[in-house]
Amino acid sequence: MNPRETVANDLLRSAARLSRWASRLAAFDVSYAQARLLALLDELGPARVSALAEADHCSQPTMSTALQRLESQGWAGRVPDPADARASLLSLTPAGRDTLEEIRRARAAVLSPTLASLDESEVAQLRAAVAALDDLLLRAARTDTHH
Amino acid sequence: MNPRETVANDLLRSAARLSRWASRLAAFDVSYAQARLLALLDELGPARVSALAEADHCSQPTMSTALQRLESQGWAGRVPDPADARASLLSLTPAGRDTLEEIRRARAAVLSPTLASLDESEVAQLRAAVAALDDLLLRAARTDTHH
DNA sequence: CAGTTTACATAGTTCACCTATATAAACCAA
DNA sequence: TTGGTTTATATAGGTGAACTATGTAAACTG
Repeated sequence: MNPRETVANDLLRSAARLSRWASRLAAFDVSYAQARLLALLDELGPARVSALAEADHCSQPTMSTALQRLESQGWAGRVPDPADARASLLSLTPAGRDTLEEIRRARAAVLSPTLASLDESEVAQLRAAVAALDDLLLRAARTDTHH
Repeated sequence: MNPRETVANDLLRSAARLSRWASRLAAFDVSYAQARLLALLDELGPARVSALAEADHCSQPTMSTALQRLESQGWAGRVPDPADARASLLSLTPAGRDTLEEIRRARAAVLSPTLASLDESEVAQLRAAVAALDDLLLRAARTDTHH
C-alpha cells in the first residue's frame, strides 16, 4: 500500500470512529438516519421525495418510509407540488426544527468536555482538519459526478 | 453557539459525510458493520466476544450475532479460552484476512482518484487532520471512561 | 388518444442494532 | 463443600434502515 493509500485508509478509519463515537453517546429518541434527514430537510427546504433521496444517497423507497416516520412524529409535513400532482413537497414543521436544534446542541455537547481540555493551538488544528476534510469532500464530489 | 461548539458540529458533520460517502461508493458484498468487525479482529487478535463488543461500542448480543455471521462466512473462527470455559477467543481466518485486505484496497481506491489530484502539501494537511482526529478520539475516550 | 415515462408508495427481505432473559461456568462465603 | 452471586455468552423478540421489485397514478409524447 503506497503512502497515499495509507492516508486514505487512516482518514476513513478515523472519520468513521469519530462519527460512530459521537452518535453513540448523543443518545436521544431520534435515530442517526432521522437526524440526518432533519438536517437535510432544513437545508433543502421544501423538496420532493426523490430530490431528498438523491441528496442523501439512498433509494427512493428508503426515503419514502423515512419521511413517513418523520411525518408521524410531527416533524415533517408535505403539500402537493403545485407544478406536478404526482409529487409532494416536504418540509420541516416548527416541531421538527426545534428537534433539530436540540440534536445539534446535544451532539456538540458530547464533544464539549473533550474540547474544553484543548488549548487554542489544538482547536486551531481541529479547525484545519475540518477544512481539509471539507476540501477533500468537495474534490471527491467533483471526481464523482464527472462520470 | 460558541466557537468550540461550532468546531465540534463542523467536525462531526464532515466526518460523518466523508465516512458515509466512502462506504456508499465502496460497495462489495460485505456490509459496513462486518468490515468494521474484520478490522477489529485483525487489530485485537484472539479476543473475547465481550472485549470486541466493548471495543466496537455495541452490545454483547449484537457482537455475538455479528461474529456468528462472520463465522458462517468462514472469515472468523473461535477456540475455547483455556483460561475460562465460559469464554471463547475469536480471530480472523486466513480467508477473513484476505477479505479485509480486499476491503482496504477498495476503500482506498474510492479516494485514490481524488488523492491523486492533491499536491504534497495537501496530503500533508490530510495527515495532520488524521493526527488531530486520532488525538481527539484518544482524549474523548479518556474523558468517557473517567465515569 | 394510446403508450411511455415519471413520482411516489407498498411489499418483502436482510442486516444491525437494542433490551430482556436464559444458561452455564467461575468465584466466594459460610 | 455447597449455595448464591457474578460473569461470559447465547437466544428471543422487536425496531429501524437499507435494498430490489413492483404497483399506481399523473404527466408527457408521438
